[in-house]
Amino acid sequence: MSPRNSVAESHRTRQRIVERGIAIASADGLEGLTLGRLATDLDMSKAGVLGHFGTKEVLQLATLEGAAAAFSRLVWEPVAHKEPGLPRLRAVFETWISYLATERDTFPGGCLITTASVEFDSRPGAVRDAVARLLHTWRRRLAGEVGAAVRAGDLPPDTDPEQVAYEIVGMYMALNQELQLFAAPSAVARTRRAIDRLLRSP
Amino acid sequence: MSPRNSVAESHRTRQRIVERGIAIASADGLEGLTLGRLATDLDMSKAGVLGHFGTKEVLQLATLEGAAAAFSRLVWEPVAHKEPGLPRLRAVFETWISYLATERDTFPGGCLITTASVEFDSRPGAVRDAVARLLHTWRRRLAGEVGAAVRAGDLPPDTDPEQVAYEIVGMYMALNQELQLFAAPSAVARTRRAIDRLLRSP
DNA sequence: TTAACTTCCGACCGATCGGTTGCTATATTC
DNA sequence: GAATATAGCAACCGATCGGTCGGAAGTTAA
Repeated sequence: MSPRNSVAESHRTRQRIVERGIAIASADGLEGLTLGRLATDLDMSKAGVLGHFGTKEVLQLATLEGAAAAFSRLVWEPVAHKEPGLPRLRAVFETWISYLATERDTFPGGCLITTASVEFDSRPGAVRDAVARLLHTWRRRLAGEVGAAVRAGDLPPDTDPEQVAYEIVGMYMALNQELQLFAAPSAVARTRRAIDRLLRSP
Repeated sequence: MSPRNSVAESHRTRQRIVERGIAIASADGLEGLTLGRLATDLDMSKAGVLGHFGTKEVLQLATLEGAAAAFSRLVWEPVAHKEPGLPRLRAVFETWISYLATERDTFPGGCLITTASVEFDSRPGAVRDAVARLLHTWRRRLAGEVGAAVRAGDLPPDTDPEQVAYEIVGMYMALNQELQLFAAPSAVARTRRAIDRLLRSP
């Protein structure tokens, strides 16, 4: 028999579950994330996996939260030191591209939040609410950065930050699709061109 | 016992299955489209449903094909009489918006092709291939229309039709998400603004 | 040292999954 | 009218789903 983990190490096990869960859900969705598969991958029993969360919905929420933390860490934290406004905006465009184009180990099936948003947009419940809240938060942060760029005089004063943020999100959804479905690296250049044009005449 | 359908009426039953399948898959995905639910909804046995297709994958492909036919009928057919180029392009933008914003009976969960593209972008197989082929075809048609607009002098001669088509698709993915996840009708106006800007300085 | 607590497992539950089989009822063909 | 072909059903299959339960192994606190 393998020795049980101590109370102090329990959170490590939970972390391993969430980590693996993100990878699975990235490819197969939060519904395709099953206890059986998770247990097999981690050499655990289903009951051992579920014990950390109680229900599958809580597991889904924890997985989503983990993905959100990864997005924050990979996309926003590296640009935190940049000057607010256009400089930080231009930097976040690049970290965001890297997040989608090169983080294939963490997200083998592309951005989990995007996948989850499509999967749950017609399924009322806690997961759907969490996805909507995440997307809303990041859109506001994006719009806030655009607003700072306007106030700094780097974008025309009549720019609508919400509109620009909306269009940016659309461009990154297109990029995610292009990379996942067509594995077309040219989409990165297309995204840069689209963003440039958007900032040139917003 | 209910009377069996004749050979001549068999295709009607198949049509009913596909129609209901589109509605289910629009909300719950092509994997959430199960034989049991389909049978219950249509007051049939599972075997009776499956008999028309043989395997679930064939059913998924037929459902996808049905959704593609609906897209073609609702978005492209109404603008077939328009002059190629910018006039037809502007018309298709509106039929496309209507398709996403008002066809809630046919697609209660939003555009099925978009849903399927996210669901299957990491699942190799016939369904994934079919989705990719559909998206590729429509992107080419879109780019072809942009090219016609360029040749007619309605868009600058240095316009890259593929780039414009890529960005348009991104805008409609954003619209689909906004309508499904946030039920925000203001997204329609945002989409029009984005498209206008895109055509003004492509 | 003991009592309480935690992690995790193995076995099991009812429900549902995609799919198979044998059959009946009807329609079509000869 | 007999023979054939087809649509659809009821019953069933093994596999898997999320989840429950009792206990074993080990940690922590008294």
